[in-house]
Amino acid sequence: MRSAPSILHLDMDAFFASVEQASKPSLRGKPVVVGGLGLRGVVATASYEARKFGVHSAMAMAHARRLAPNAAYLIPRFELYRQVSELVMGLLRELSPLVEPLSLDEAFVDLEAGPYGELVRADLRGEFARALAEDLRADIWARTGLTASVGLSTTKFLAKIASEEAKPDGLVLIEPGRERAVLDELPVRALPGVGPATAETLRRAGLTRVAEVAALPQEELVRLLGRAHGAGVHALALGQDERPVVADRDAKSVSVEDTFEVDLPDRERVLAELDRLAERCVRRLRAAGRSGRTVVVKIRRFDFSTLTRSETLPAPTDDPLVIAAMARRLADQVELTGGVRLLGVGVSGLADWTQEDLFAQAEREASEEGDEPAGEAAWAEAPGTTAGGTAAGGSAAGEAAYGGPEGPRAFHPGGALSVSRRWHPGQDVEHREHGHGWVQGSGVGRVTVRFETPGWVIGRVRTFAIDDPELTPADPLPLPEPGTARIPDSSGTRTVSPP
DNA sequence: TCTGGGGTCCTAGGACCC
DNA sequence: TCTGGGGTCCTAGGACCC
Repeated sequence: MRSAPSILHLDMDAFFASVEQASKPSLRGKPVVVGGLGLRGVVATASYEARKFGVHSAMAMAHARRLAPNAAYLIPRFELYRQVSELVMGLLRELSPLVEPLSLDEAFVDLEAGPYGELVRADLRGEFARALAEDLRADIWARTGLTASVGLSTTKFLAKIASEEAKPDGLVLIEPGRERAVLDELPVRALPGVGPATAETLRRAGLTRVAEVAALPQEELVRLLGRAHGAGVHALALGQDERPVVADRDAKSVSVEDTFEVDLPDRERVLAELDRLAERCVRRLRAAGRSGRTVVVKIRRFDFSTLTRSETLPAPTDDPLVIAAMARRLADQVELTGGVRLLGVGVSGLADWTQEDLFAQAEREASEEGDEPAGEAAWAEAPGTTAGGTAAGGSAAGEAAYGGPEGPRAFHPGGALSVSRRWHPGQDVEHREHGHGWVQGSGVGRVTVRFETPGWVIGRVRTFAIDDPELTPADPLPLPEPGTARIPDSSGTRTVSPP
């Protein structure tokens, strides 16, 4: 274990909800819930104001609405979250090249690998690291208007515990030597890898605190939880965590899935949706410049029973026709009576090339050597083809209903969309006369828009006919830089220059 | 209250090979 | 003669994380 608290864990506070509040001034200080707005939606993030009502992540949206009927309910705008995330990750990379993002709003940083490495390593009490972290939080605020919580310690696990402790808008440093004392107080659920099932197993064995787990011999935990899990949990309970911070982890799989507003009633619908999903999956696969050997189909039935079927090819593919055909074949082995709630298509066993690359390469080799292009493999077909007409049509309809490739999905049982536009709460719009705004709500042929832009000026509300030609969907506006004014309760801004 | 979407890692059994 | 042991790959499922 390292001797200085040089691992930093950053966690943005209520990230999606905070971004919405920063870009929709009328929502500042008010309960905001971001997530799927359909019948089967769940909460992605609740603002701290909404959490006071008991709303939290992963809760059914219907439940949240009962708890906090007056909150603002918004669809997620992942494109914007990704932009803000990139900006924040960029600030982290100024501290060290070793930045390991865990999600859009969370990352580990190894400060010893950065320009301040020597200073941080020599600073056993972590005063220098603390100053770096406070500057970081000030920078994030200055560049985005968002608050972040930071944990500092000697291991990943403890840095994460520290940032949890720091929330919201704080900084906690667990000093070397204090690790065990902090850990012993915690419930077992605080250990990464201990979820509901493991916690229940431990509880039945009479273990509810980390200290109790740490006091057990390792063999006992292995007996309870299995080899890898038992050994891992035991080590973490003792504060032993040698996991390095790893930047640029390669993705191991790519998948897409949809839960339908109404269960798919028959095989025809299921197969048509699989074509769409396969196409979306391939788009993502190709965007990442990858291909894969194993195709996985996921099916959740009406009763929530979930199963997967997979098949592995002799060589990787990124051909939508091949992947869609495999998905259909795999789904055909499954009993679907009663309806299908969710479908997913995924690809794993990823390789680092795309069909285009390979094709181009084969062509090049052929022209150089005067050979025939290689054509023996299943994937060596002409690229650029798409799945059949049904699939293309289904996809277009799906995205229109969506308001974007990542938005919540509105399923229309008949397959036909209403002629009028569908407006989603939170969505960006542009009006010819009133400028940029966002949809507050819509219904009975009307749509209500608040015309305001990121910042602090609360805008006015206007209502239009749902198909008003002056009103069009728009792209999100970037968050403004509030300037260098510091968070009110901060310990003060310090300037730190590289040695 | 009725349960999203995108991932990761582990286990266990069977096939297959040496 | 009913008898091996290990390694790797594939498939299915489950727990967990954000």
